Amino acid sequence: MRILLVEDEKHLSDNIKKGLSEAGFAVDAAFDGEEGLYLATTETYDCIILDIMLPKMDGVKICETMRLKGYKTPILMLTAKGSVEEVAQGLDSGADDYLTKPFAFIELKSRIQALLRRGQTEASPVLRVADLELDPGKHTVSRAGKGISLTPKEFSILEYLMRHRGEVVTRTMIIEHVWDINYENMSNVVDAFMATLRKKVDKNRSVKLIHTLHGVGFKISTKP
Amino acid sequence: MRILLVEDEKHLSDNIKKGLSEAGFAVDAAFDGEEGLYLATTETYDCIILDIMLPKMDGVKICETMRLKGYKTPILMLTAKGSVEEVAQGLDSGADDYLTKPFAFIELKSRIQALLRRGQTEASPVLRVADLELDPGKHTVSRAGKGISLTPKEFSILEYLMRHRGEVVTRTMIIEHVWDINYENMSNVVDAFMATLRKKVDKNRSVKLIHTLHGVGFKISTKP
DNA sequence: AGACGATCTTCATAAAATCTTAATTTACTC
DNA sequence: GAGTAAATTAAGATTTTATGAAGATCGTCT
Repeated sequence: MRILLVEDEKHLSDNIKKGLSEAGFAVDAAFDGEEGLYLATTETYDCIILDIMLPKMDGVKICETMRLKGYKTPILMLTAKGSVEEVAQGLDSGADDYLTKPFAFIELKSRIQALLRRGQTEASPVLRVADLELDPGKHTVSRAGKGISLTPKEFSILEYLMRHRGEVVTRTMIIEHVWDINYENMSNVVDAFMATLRKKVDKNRSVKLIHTLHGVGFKISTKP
Repeated sequence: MRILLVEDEKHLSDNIKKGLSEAGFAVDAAFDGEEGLYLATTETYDCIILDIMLPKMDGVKICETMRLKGYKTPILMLTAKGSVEEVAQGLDSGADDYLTKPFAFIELKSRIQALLRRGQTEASPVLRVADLELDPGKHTVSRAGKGISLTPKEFSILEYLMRHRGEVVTRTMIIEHVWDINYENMSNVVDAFMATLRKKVDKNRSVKLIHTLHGVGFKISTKP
């Protein structure tokens, strides 16, 4: 098993590398974002550990770029303590798991093993809310076992909602995620898509999953 | 939480204001430097967002003036991309952080939250008074584990009260934090909202949490 | 290139929820 | 008990959201 570690704090990097090597992994270390991305895309790894705060290019950017290019390698992000934003950004950019610093080494090891295991059995984690399932890998959605066909934007919005299940998601968050940063939004695109999503996901169902929080945004969950 | 935004590009300003409002902030917008400085020194804000390039008076000048007069309000500067000069000048003049355009809104939001957090006593993510809980992130409130649904204004007021738990909060303080400057209030809005808040939070409970201090204001705590 | 179909975006309007005001009742202070 | 201050309500004003349909855009295929 080969692992890439992208971490700029020399001391921490050395420690992790030592520990993982002892556990039988082959570890490559990169010390800045550019080097990390270069290695990640030119070599083959079974898992990548990415610090978020990095010189030259941050971890989120690396992760996004890789997913954009189609790399499915499991990615574990290291985030600063207490930064909910970082965690959200990280998972959003396509990371499979995260760990907040500081952490116990054994914790890191077990997360990595979980990721590697997951990679073997099921290619990608399926998102689930009640009887609604979304498989990011296969790009399929189903409710109560029956397939639902969604357009790309619809899929992307639903995926985003499901990755934040139970939490409020504002229109701006959705816009920034599904469209690009420079999209000048003064319209009601999001609302229009919510309407079509509802039609496909919730219509004729006794239990509604998509809820509006007036004045705030939307939320997907079993309870309003 | 009240924020002043000084930005002359109408479109960008509107977008930022919209996003921050969604996130529960009260936002005042100024469109040139003089207006910005005037508001910054006559009103009270929890954070100020300053564009550097502005008509009449640039952001650096505003920042310098404020620090000279002793204002400690956290300031976030917006600079043009790649202008190292601007960044240096900005931080030099007393700004607390900067962001280069263009930026993702989530980035701006997280910077602001970081600044606000820094100022306070490391705000815990969930606010709690007795069995009443408010989660600013998830935008949820519950008492004794049972969810309570609040409108945006109700939520804002309750959050403000809870951030000052045990302290007296006057009507003026509430008005200034929850509404923005264009609100000319001589009515009893606050009282009206306190009534609905009480109905949702305290009704049918043996322990009341919202208390009136006659002639002064309100307070949230277990003891009157 | 042109035509078709699918998807995305905007617009208009109806419906719902929230906010504000004002009038009335109740409580507090001296 | 008089005079304020606060609580409570209900109705009207305003804002926000839902939704269907028309127009624009994109990609694919011939």
